[in-house]
Formats: sequence, C-alpha cells, structure tokens
Amino acid sequence: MTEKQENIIQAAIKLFSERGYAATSTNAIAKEAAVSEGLIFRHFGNKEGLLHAIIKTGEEVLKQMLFPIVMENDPKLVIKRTIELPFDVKKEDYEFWKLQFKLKWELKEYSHEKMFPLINALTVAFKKLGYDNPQLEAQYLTIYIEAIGEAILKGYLNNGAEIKQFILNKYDL
Amino acid sequence: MTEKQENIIQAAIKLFSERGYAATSTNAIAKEAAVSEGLIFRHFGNKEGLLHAIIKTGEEVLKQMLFPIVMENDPKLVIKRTIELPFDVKKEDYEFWKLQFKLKWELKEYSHEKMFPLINALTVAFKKLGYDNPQLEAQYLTIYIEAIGEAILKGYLNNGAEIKQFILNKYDL
Amino acid sequence: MTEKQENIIQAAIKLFSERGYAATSTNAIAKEAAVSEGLIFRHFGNKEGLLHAIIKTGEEVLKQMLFPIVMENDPKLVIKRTIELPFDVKKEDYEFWKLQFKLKWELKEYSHEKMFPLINALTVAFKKLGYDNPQLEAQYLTIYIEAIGEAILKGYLNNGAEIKQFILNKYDL
Amino acid sequence: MTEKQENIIQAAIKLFSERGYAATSTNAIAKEAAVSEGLIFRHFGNKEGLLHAIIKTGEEVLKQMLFPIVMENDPKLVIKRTIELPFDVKKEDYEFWKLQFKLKWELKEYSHEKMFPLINALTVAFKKLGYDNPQLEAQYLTIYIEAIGEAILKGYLNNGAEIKQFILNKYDL
DNA sequence: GATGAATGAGTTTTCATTCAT
DNA sequence: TATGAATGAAAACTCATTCAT
Repeated sequence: MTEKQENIIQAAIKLFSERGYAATSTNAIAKEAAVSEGLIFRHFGNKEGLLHAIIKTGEEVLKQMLFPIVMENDPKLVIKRTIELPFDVKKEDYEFWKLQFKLKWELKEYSHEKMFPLINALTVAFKKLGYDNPQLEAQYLTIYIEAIGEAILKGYLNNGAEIKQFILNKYDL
Repeated sequence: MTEKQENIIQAAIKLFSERGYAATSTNAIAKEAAVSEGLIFRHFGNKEGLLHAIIKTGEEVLKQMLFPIVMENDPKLVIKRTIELPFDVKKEDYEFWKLQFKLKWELKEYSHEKMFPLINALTVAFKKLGYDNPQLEAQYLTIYIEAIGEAILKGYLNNGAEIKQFILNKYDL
Repeated sequence: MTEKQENIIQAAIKLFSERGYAATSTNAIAKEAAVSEGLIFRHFGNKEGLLHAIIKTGEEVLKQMLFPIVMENDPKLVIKRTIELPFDVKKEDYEFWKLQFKLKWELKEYSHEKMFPLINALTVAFKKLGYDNPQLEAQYLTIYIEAIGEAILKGYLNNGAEIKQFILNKYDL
Repeated sequence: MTEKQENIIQAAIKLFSERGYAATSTNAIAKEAAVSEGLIFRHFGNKEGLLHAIIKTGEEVLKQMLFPIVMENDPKLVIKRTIELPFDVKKEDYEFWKLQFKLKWELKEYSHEKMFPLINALTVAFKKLGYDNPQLEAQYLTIYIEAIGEAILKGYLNNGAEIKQFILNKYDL
C-alpha cells in the first residue's frame, strides 16, 4: 500500500462518511486525496473496488476490537467490555465508524453476521452468570450497544460517562 | 395534493428506501409513478424538494404515533406502549420507516429532537414509578426502542414476540 | 385587447428587455403578468406570436414618432427634430426601447428599412440646405441618432442636454 | 490551452454570434467543435464560464486594437485612426465582433468603460487641434465609431469607403 | 375567457471510466 | 506509477406547449 493509495482510502472514508457512497464523486475523492482521478481506477479498478477495500478494512478493525472480548473467559469482563466498546471509540476514528454505520443502510450486502461471535460470547457469559434467558440477553445487549454507538457518533449523547455507568449498574458491574 | 402528486411521493418512498436518496434517479421515480419526469419538478421544485415533502410526512406520522403515549397518564402504560411501538409497525409500512431511518444517516438536518417529547414522557413515568434515575432510564429506553426498530426493519429479528416479552419483563410489565 | 392581454404584453416587454427573448420563459412571463401560462398561448398562439405582437407595436410607435418629422417641410426643423428624437424618450418608455434595440441583435428579421423614410426626409432636407453630400449626411446622421439612443438607454450618457446642444450646433441649429 | 479547448471557443464564438448566447445549446457547441459535451464543462465549468472566456478574449483584442491609437502623439493621426478603426475590421473577424456587440445587450456586466482610454486620447487630440469642446467631440466621435461598427457588421453599410472618406473630410483629414 | 396540471423533448451538468503520454 | 485530457451515458432540471375543466 503506497502513500497515495493510503491517501485515497482516507479521502474516501472521509467523503463517503460525510456524504454517503453514492453522493461522493471519484473526482471529489481525487481532489481530497490530492491525486489524479485516474489513479483511483488504476489502484482499485472502479469506485466499488475502492468501497470494498474500505469495507474490508472495517471488518478487520471490528474483528480486532471484538477479539479480546470473545477470547475473554471471565463472564463479567465479557459483558463489561462489550458495554464499554462504543464509549471507547476515539474522536479521530469517528469518521471511520460513521461510514461503517452508514454503509449498513446503503449496502444490501452489509450483514449483521459480523456480530455473531460477540452474541455467542455474550450468550455464554450470561449463561455462566445464571441469567434466565442468556440468548435473549445477548441479543438485547448487542442491539443496544450498536444503538449507543450510533447515538455517540451522531452526537446525541452528551452524557456518555453517566450513561455508561448507568448501564454497567444494570448488569451489576 | 393531486393523485399524480401522491403517486410521485409513494414511488419516491419506495425507491429512496430501496436504493437510497442519492442513488435514485428522478427518471426512475417518474417511471415508477407512471408520470412525466417534469412533473416531479413542477410539484416539488427539485429532487430535494421531493425529499423534504417525504420527510415532512414522516415527522407527521411519527407525531401521530407518539401522541397517545405522550398523553397517557398511567406510567406503566407509557412504558409499555413505548416498548411495543416498534413491534406494532405494519409490514406494509416497512418501506416508509426504512426510509426514515436511512435518511437519519443521509441527511445532516435530520435531528434527534423529534424524540424529546417521548423522552420527557418516559422520564415522568419512571419518576412516578420510583426509579432511581428516571432521566437516564428514559434516555436508555428511547435509544433502545430506536435500535429495535432498526433491527426489525432490517430483518435481523425473527423472534419479535419473544424479544418484546423479554423487554416487558425487564420493566415488570 | 383585454386587460390580461395587456398585462402579458407589458410583462413580456419588461422581461424580454431585461433578459432577452430566448432567455425569458413563458412561465416567467405568466408570473410577472399574474396570469396562467396557458393564457399566453390562447391569446398569442405561441411564444413567437407574443414576440411579434410586441414587434408590431414597436413598429407602430416608431412610425408615430417619425411621422411628424417626415411630414415636415422646413429642412432645419427636420434635422433638429431628428437630433432631438433620442433625447425625448421618456424614462417610463426605456424598457420598451431597450427591447427594440435588443431585438435588432437577437432577430434576423429585424431590419434597418424602418429608418428609410427618415433617411429620405433627411436627404431632402440636407439638399435644400445646400449640403455637399446630402445622401451621406442623411445616412451619417441616422446612424448617429441610433447610436445616441443606444447610449442613452444603456445609461452611458449623463450629459444629455449638453450633447444635444453640441450636435445641434454642428448643424447650425 | 489545448487544441480542443480552442475548438470549443471558436465554435462558441460562431454559434453565440449567429444565434445568441441563450439560444445556443452546449450540445450544438460540442458538435460544432467536434468534441464531447462534457469537455466544455471540464474546461470552462459551465456555459457561463465559456462565455466569460470569450469575453476576456474580446477585451484583450480590443485593448490590442486601441493601444497604437492611444499611444499616438500626432493628434490628427489619433483621430484618423479612430475613424478608420471600424472599416479595418477583416471579414473573417466579423463573427467575433458581432458577438461582442451582441453581448453588450445580452449581459449586464458589459460596460462602456473599455472605451475610456480612447475617449481620453481623443480629448487630448481635439484639444491640441484647438477644438472648442474637445471633451464632447471625443465622446461624440466614440459613440459614432461604435455605431459605424455596428452598421458595418449588420451589413447596413454597402458604401463603406465612401462613408469613411466623408467622415475624414469632416475632420479635415 | 381562464386556469393550472401534465407532458415530452430538450438543456445544462455530472460522473465513472478510459487512454495517450 | 501517475497524470489529466477526453468521453459517453446518464443525471437533474427547464420549457414551450397542450388539454381537461
């Protein structure tokens, strides 16, 4: 991955995230990345190719984030870290994550399956802790965590720390 | 609002919801509505004007849905009806609501403020019921309800009835 | 000529004069005239028909203006009145005349022939006064008078009275 | 300025001059220039941008034409060359100049100020020659010269040489 | 006579993509 | 690799004109 290639990806993340995939022109990406428009096509084949490169990255990053949780044995820690997940996103990564959320709506292919490992880990954790309905608890929490992520990225939540503690309390953490 | 105007709106809701706003051409809308392309512009000024007409409708419908909840005195009923909200959406309205969610990502202007009346009503309800932190409980539930709506519309939830009961149980309802 | 017909003509004169014939839409004319767009076509057949109605009026008005000059016997008066012609245009008629000048450039059909009676009258006048080359003097003055009209309408001339006297002096008037 | 860019400008001059700016489609320009329509927009931004490129050229050419006159010291020569100006326009440049005159009517921005250097030079010349009212003489001649140019371009003048001599005589040249 | 909804052809403009250099 | 001129197809939008009421 050359420097210019990296520039293109970063520019695309920024613009796709701001305007959406369909509403972003390759011309705009080229300008933002300070490269020629042709270069985008040399490196990524076409606009969709560029998108897929970004999606791949997104999946990779998500995997990296879920990995320590999924591998965790202590059930309380699994739940705690899941809850903390959206609150730990760094400001500089907002654009990247915004784009991932946006793509969930813009692309059909974008599936919920990526979250399955987390749901499974949570199910096990809730079971270990003797919850009545571990499967549903896991589903419930996963959906909720995504929603919190969305709210944070959109700036609806100005009391993050408070909310986080509130949720942790709900699970006696 | 003439019949053709209504056709245009319905066609636009369908296509915007399926493909997204930017990825839907006015030509496609005109064909779907069986109307000349020019008519879209005569009635709505431009593509964005059509979008705003749809948004206005969405806000109106949302208001209608929240109204009976916000007006409710019995705190238990306020919470119960809030939880039931996303599960009561009719299949035939899925496209309409999908679009509303999609637009939350596609438009900057799309604000969270529409939910404030509901948050307030819930806060009051939780307070009446003696919850420790009514404000946060309300915020928490609202975010969750939106997330459930999203999951239902996307087809992630095939166990709706089960989940609904599960949540109602959490609030002793 | 009904009132609405008159409104249409006036609106068209205004807009054609401001923006040119091709750049003025019938829709804009209808709005300016506060009538329906269809009415323009009922009365004038098509956009060009409206234009020709205006042109006809223009030719009529020009004829009315030239008539007393062409009929004049006193050669000095013929020349004097010709020179005074553009300076006598009333402010409220500027739009009308601007349009006439504009159309000279926008339409092929718009011919110089309307000025022939004036050229002839001037030729006779200059001959009577013993000028060397009455034919050329007439041509010269006619061209000049049109140019002065143009300059006045465009607002290039802020010293009208002075210029008028200056020209009159040239012809010992 | 690539070759195709030049083709576009030439085609636009031709068609704008023949049909007027508003009545000329970019499609027609592209065909005349044997170029894709998109290229017009890539190079000039929009139709108006193309127009402005042409106007800039026109101003430049005018400056070049006035320069030797404005720089001239001999007052008789200043006046003589001013008078000869419109008669010296080459047939092959008619389209270009026709367009410039046309634009004076079609555009608001098109100002008379370009002629100020010539008016000043003429004022000085007439003063040197002891004319009573050099300022007015200069204004008078400038307006006249523009009018002659207009008449020539429109084909109203079939006796150019004769008229030129006639005017030169008026100034004892 | 008058309206205004509706149309279809055309206009300006955008955009992903190709290609010679 | 990298550029940027060039393209063709499609997009948004305009407009003169028709027609039912």
